[in-house]
Order: sequence, then C-alpha cells, then structure tokens
Amino acid sequence: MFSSRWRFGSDRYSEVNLFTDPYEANVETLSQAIRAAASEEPDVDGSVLFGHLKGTVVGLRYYTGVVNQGEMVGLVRQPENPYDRNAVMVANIYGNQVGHIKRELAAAMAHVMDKNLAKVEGVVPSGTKNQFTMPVMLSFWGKEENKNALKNAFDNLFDGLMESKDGEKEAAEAVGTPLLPHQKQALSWMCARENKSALPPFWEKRGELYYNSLTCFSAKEMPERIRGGILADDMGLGKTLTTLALILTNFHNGKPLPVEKCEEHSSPIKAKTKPQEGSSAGDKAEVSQSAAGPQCSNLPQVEGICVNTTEVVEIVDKSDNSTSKGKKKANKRKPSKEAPVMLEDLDFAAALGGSAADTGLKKKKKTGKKAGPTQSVESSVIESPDELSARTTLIICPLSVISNWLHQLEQHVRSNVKLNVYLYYGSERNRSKAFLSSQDVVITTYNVLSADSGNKSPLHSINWLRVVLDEGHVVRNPNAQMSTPIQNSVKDLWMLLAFLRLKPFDVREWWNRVIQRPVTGGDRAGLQNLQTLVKCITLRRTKSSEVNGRPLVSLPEKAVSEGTVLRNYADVLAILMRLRQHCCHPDLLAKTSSDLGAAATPGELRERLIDKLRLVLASGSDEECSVCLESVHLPVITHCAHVYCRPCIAQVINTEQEAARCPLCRSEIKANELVEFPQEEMEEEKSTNSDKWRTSSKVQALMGNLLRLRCEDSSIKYLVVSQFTRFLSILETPLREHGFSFVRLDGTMSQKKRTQVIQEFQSSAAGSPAIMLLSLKAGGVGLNLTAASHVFLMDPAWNPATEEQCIDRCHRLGQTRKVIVTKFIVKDSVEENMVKIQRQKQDLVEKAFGSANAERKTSRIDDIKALMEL
DNA sequence: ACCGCCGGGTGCC
DNA sequence: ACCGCCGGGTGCC
Repeated sequence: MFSSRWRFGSDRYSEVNLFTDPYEANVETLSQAIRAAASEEPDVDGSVLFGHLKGTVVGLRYYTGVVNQGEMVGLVRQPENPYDRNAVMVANIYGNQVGHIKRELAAAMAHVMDKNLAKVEGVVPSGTKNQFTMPVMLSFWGKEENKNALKNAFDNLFDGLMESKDGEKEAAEAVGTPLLPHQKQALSWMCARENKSALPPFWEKRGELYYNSLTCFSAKEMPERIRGGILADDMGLGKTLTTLALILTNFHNGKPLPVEKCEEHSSPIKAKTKPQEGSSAGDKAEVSQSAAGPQCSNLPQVEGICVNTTEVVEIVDKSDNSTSKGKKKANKRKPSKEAPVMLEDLDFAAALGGSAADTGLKKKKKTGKKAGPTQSVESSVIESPDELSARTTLIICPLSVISNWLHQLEQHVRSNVKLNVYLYYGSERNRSKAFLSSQDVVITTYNVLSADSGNKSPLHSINWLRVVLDEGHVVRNPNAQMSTPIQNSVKDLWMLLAFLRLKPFDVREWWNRVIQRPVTGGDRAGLQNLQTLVKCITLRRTKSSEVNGRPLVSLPEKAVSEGTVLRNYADVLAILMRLRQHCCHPDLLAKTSSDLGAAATPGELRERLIDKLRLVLASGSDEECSVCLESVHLPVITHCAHVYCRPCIAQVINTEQEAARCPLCRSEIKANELVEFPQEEMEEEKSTNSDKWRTSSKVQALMGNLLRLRCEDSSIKYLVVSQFTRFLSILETPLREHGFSFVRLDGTMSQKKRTQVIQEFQSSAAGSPAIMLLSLKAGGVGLNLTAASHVFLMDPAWNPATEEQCIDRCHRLGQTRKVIVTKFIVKDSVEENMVKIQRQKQDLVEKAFGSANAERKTSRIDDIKALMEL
C-alpha cells in the first residue's frame, strides 16, 4: 500500500492518504483540500518561491486521470514504486492518476521532496489532450535558508541534463545580429557552462565525501568547479559572434550585461588604443552608471595564479581528431529530450541566485528587501562598488585577429548600446587596474600577456569576469619539445584543462598517470576516459553538422575560410602563379574576380572556382595532381579550391566509404560538387586579351638574344619554352615583326597538327621555321625536336625534371650540335626562389636516389613554405 | 511517438 | 562485421 503525502500549501493538508480509497468519500475532501491549498497564500509559513521548472508528465496513456488547461496537478512521491524508487506520481485535482514525472526530473524532485527542502506545485499549461506526454510547470516553495541546499541538490542531480548541448538560447537585446540556430545552441551551452556549478567530470558525491572515480581520490571539500569550456567549432561557424553574444547575454546568473543605451548613432565601440589622459577620476567616468556590480559572492576568488579567472571560455579552431572524434559508442546517452528542462533549469538557477527574482515578484508580495514596483530589475542588482572587478571580460588572442574582434564588435553590437572596450596593446597602454576593470571588454594579445607577467601586471591581478582564449592552440607549454602531432595535441589539451583548473588533471602527474600515458600507450579505457573528459567540457560542431536536420552553413561558406594559409594552399598557388606570370608578362595575369573568400552564392562560388582553375590551367603549366603526382589530366576543382585529375579524385571519393575528404586539406568533398572547366570558356579565353600588344623585359631579352644569334649563325633552330601558352601567343607578335619563321606546339593541338608542325620544324629545307614555340608540358615522351640546338626556357618550372625532359627532346640521338640552354629568371622575384628550390630538389634526388618519388608527395607544400621563407 | 531507442538482419561497387 | 546501415518493433514509473 502506498502512503503518500501532499506537499502542497500549508501544513494542515500535508498528510493525505491518496491511495486508501481514491474513488470514494475522500475525493471530495481531497479536491476541497487542493482548492483550499491553491487559494491560500503558500508562504503563510514564511515560504518563498525558489523558482520554476518546466517538466514533463509521461505515461498518460496508462491512466484515466484528465486535466484541464491551466489546472493544478498534485505531485506525489512513490518511494515504493517497483520501477523507480524516485518516482513522482502526477494526479489531477480529483486524485486520479494522470501519469508520472519523467524519470530524470523525478530523481531531482524526489531528493527535494524527501529532504523536505521545498514544496512543489504543478500546473499544466498546455497539451492536456496529449496522448503520451504533457508539460507541467513546477514551482518550488520553501524556507529562505533551504535555498542553497536546494540549489546544490539540483546542480548535482541535473549534472547529466545540464550538459545537454541541444538547447538554444536567445541572445540579449544588445546583440544586433540574429544568431543562427547552432550559434544559439553554443550560447546556451556556454551560459550553462558558466552558470552551472555541477561537479567536474568523474567526480561524484558519496555520502559526505567527494569521490573521483578515475583517480579513486576522495576529498571532504567539494572539488573546485570548472566554469568554462572549449568551443571547438570549425572555422567560420561564428565563434566570435557567439562569444560576443555570451558577453552581452550572460553577465551574471543568466542576466544580460547592463549596458547604457544612447540615442545618438555614435559608434558603440570605443576601442581606445591610447590611454585616457587625466586621472583615475577621468577613468571612472567611463563606468556607466547602470553598470552595477554583479552578485559574485558565489564566485571563487583566487589570487596569485597566472590567469586569474572566474569563468573561462576557450576558443580553439579544431580540436585534434584523437579527442574529438570519439567513438559513437560513448555517445549513448544524449538527453536531447531534456533540452527544455535544461533551459528552464537555467532560469531556475537564476531565480535561485537572484535576490529580486522577477518571477517571484509576480506572484508574491515579497517580504524583506522591498523593491519598489517601478524599480527595474537592472537597478535592483546594484551592489557595492568594490565588486566592480568582476565586470570585465578579458579576451586574449593572436595579434592578427584583434582587428577581427574589433570589427565584429562594431558589426554585431547594436549601435545604440554603449559598450566599453579597451585594446590593451602598445607601449602606451593604460595599466590602471581601476580603469581596466571598469571596462566591459579588454582585448589583448598573447605576447602582451607574457610580456606583462610579474606582479605589476594588471592582467594578472584583476578578477576578470571571464577570460576568453581565442585560437587556444597558441597557448602552449613553452617547454614542449617537438613531438608527434598526436602527442602535441594531448599536451595542448592538458594546457587547456590546467587553465580551466580541472581537478585533479591540472596537476601534471595525475594527468600523465591517468590520461596521457594510457592514451599514448594505446589503452582503450584511457582513450575512453579522455573522450569523456573532453566531451564534458567541449562543444564542437563541424560544417557538416546539422541543426534540426539542416546543415549549419550553406554550401558557399563551406569552401570559404577553410583553414590557414598553408592548408588552403590553392590560394597560395594562385598568388604564386600570378607572380610567376607577372615575371613573364603583365598581360598574362588573368583578369579574374578570383577572391574565393567572398563568394556568396553557389553560382558565384562556381564562377570563382572556375577562375581559379583557369589560373592553374593557364596553359600547359606543370601543376600536378596530388593524387597521381602527374600534371593534371581532365582537371577539376573542389569546393575547397584544390585541383585534381577527375579520375584521381573520383577514385578517392569512391574509396573512402563514409565522407570523402580532400587529400590536401581534409575538407569534405562530394563527387557532384567537383567543378570542371567549361569548354566554351576555354575558347573564349584564347580570343580575348589582344587589344594592344606591349613588351616585357623577358620579351626583350629573348628578342635581343634571337637577333644577335641570327647574325652569328642563321642555320640554328630554337625552342622557346614557356608554361604559359598565352605568353607564347604574346611572343608571336615580335617574332613576326622581326621576320622570324616559327611554328607552335601546345597541348591544345590535335595529334595530326602536331605531327605536321614537328615535321615542318625538323625540316632542314630553306625557309623552314627557325623557332618552335613550345608549351612546357605539351606532347608526350618520344617527341623528337633534334633540329633545335638552342633552348630558351622562359620561366622556371616547379620540378626541374620537367625542364630536363623538355631539354632532352632536342638533346637526344640525332643531335649533331652542342645544345645550349638559356633560362630567363627575373631578379629578386619568386623565380629566383623557385630556382633555389629546383637545386635543392636536384640535390635531394642525387642523395636519396630512388626515394625521390616518395618525397614528392609533400614537396609542394614544403616548396611553398620555402618560397615564403617560413 | 510525424520522435528516439533498441536489437535483429544484413553487408562491395 | 568485435563495424555501420537499414527498417521494424516499440514506448512511464
């Protein structure tokens, strides 16, 4: 037999036996009791409203009890329930069972109800006709002194729910840009990470002790809670915007940053690189009046640690695969259904923490601290001015992204919102602690941070509200030696965890013993633990992630902004290509819109990819396919702007069963997204660009040589070789002008035409062509051009072997003369570096004979590094 | 429940 | 295949 107690209203009705006789006389009594309870002030005994929580009633189909919209329901503990000793039964006002509180929530409520921490009321706001589940709004009432105990109980019991990553949160009004769904998710998650104070991963409460299930360590004191996390989204998903939204939305306990609004349309951002003249009194004027100190009594105040923070958000670009690509298995329990619970739970926590909880005021006349009815919530949170220290968010980032932060602040903060932003940079930076801590945002760089170390540094002595580490991978252990990428990643991770002060892994020894060594030793459990750990504190989405069944970003963005300069090396190639073209002749520069970064529509993207492809193809250049290592055949370009032979990349896509990735940058690639060069444009390309002919230094150098040599010996024949067929076209003009007879051989010609041209050139008859304009990669092996004894290489190739081959076409059996090769290299240009690289390659081939081909795989990227002198 | 979750059937391209 | 993927069975506490 169940004996249950209504925990409703006043104590008079606290003991009602629901189950002895549910359908008889008691019904009347019970409903009367409930009505009486509802009409009565529940706080006659001094109870206050702790907060609201939205829950779910499940199992409706098993019971007959019905509820009307807006009706109250009874919540009855069922400690004897054979399925769950935490069960909380839901009954309508007649005492008929409606269903049960969903299991996870019931666990929390059972604790609260059994410990008598609060009385719980339930109202069903909607969905009363639902077949399976219905929502229920729960409110918690209790004695002021129980508030903290209740909060702790919920924090721990909701540990699992809290980490739900599926909830969304709207940004504060001050954020002018609407957030995308995945950004709202990130905001929700970041707020939760900051506001909640659940136990860190692997910690649980066992009786009076706190126990770590990994280290088997137990402590009387609660382990320090970690209030930050790692937002490890892919590039281009809006980490900066989301972080700005966080700064404005979650000033404290889920409340937005109190910001001053001004009428005029002045720039909201006052990023002051120059220190303010005048005294600290002048500095004080920067503090807006409504900038009340937060209630930070429950925030840990730690002194003397390198980075002194209460709340930390880390932003890294890509967490390493070893940690983020966890086995699906570990994903077993994803409480997505609980998302609304979590959101409500946030409000609940805010209500618990807030001294003048607005929800409370609505229903109750609040006793004690009297808040005037016209007083706004913002003005009611003003606290002592010495708490100002926790107002400021410190953003640390590489120098190169400072402008991005400032720009995004400008762009996304409403223009009528006055946000104090200070750029803590440059020798004249204002080091006043009072000034800095009066700012809303202080931005600085890692270099300034390390230069500013020591006691005098304000960066280290201010109690920041939160610290944001942008490009977190920059934070590295300075003692770290070169090691494998995986080991480095695990080390990086340790740095981040230590920064977050995740006990006990902030102590290196524990980290090594429990995580690092097992993981590097290939221990499965170790890896599992690492994954669990990272998953607890990390939110990571890729561009292929989906929100509500839709991809995070539309296609064009996917190809854009993918990675660093070297990773997106097609851009570098394109630039180098232009430099090389410019060395030959200014008109070679294809007139392209070319900036891949600005493509807005798939159509535009395609246009730009074709432009890029045009650059690469610009005549038989020796660009090679990274798959087959030969020059590209049937070239296609991926959305990440890398060029391959179509058959090669098709094979890659077919071989990788799941999502195929670009061999160069690991972006996801799809067969139907490969862009090829449209045939018509190929022709059109040829005809354009011949308005006015002009010369170039290489043209003049070549003509000078030819004219001089013609005087010396008119019987010599010449090969003029370039990678750029358009350059060959340009050369035709002065050759004709000076009466040279020439032929041309390039890759576009049919086999028949080639044979004809070669025969013409090889002929020793009088009037036969003296010059062949030859595209570097034209023609196959076996091309016999022994008639030529002088080769002009107009532009250097990446691979010396390509040039070698070309020279060999005339330097072969049948050649009677000494072959002379002339290379034209523009001084102080990219070409000089290319020649250097060619020499190094030659050396390499000579030293490591046979292994040259294996080396070639990575060589192009290394070439670029060398060219850039990286 | 127009879901999520589970476990069985199944398996190149 | 000690997988992934598919589709059917299923569903509170």
